[in-house]
Amino acid sequence: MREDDSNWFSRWEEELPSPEELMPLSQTLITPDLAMAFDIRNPNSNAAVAAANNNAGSPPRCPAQQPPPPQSSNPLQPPSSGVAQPNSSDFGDSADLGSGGGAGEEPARTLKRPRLVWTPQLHKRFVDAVAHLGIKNAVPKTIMQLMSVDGLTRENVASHLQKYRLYLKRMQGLSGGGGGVGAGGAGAAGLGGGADPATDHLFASSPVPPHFLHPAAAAGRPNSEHYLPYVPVSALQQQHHHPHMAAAVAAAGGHPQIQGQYHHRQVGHFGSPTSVAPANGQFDHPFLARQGQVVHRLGPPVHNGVPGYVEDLELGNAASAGGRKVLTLFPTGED
DNA sequence: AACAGAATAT
DNA sequence: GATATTCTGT
Repeated sequence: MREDDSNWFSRWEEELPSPEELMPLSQTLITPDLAMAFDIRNPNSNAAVAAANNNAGSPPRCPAQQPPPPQSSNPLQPPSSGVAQPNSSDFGDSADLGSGGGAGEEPARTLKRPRLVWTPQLHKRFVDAVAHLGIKNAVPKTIMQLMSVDGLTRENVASHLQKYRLYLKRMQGLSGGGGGVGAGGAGAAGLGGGADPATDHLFASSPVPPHFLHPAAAAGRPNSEHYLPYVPVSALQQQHHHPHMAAAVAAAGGHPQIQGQYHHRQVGHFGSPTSVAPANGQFDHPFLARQGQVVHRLGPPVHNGVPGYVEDLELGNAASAGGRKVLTLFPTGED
């Protein structure tokens, strides 16, 4: 039904990625604890990743900190208003790198990054991005840009997307009416129907826009095919690529994974509406218009009373048995 | 060359 | 099983 569309859509405007919340998203997230552990005071720019510790039985060693990435790591500096704080790179003590050993040299790029862990928050961002882009335009690079999560790579997204598509496919297959799509995480009620036991934990945690499931049906009439071409934006800002993701790594001996939830609302700004346009210029969509409006109303603490979304996420991650190190970067999301 | 997508590998 | 990496086609 069309209503559905409009409906979920509306919800979106409010619930989702309002540019304000999204853009500023240069999430360099390190859980406070972690930061402390690492003695990092500047979670704003790059995160340090520790890694490369695979040894069995080596003495307790503190994760060395990564030398700050060379050069300006803060390309994001909203011209207008921005809450970006200057980073003072101020490291208490910097130990030398245990590995590699080049002090002033670039750490070898040979180090592997820790596996990315797709937290529900991250995944949500992903879904939002995909939704906003429309399935058609949702390709890894674009999605990645829209998400603008620091440290996220195209590969990460591609891989996740691949899996996500499979998931959608499966859902379509089982569509029927039960479509327990909207079920939010916990206990998606009504699973009992034997519908989706397979409900992949992660995927099930974010609502899947209807079109995703059956674009065909949504198309009611074989005409409207495109949905929201909303194009990115800030993609421009993401210019630093470095071997180290902004993320945290667990270290310490036994529990390789870390997670934290630290919400910090950093409001940035959405590039000037007129500012950057993707070379494509696919800007003529009704949607954009909306987006535009939204953009206008940014900044001010116009706090709607919009309450209540009850979404529960579980923290706590699955564990990796082996001594794998896991990287968890999280978006600002807050749900 | 750059990227998307599927196929493998870890 | 979740991600990463490799391979292939565009």
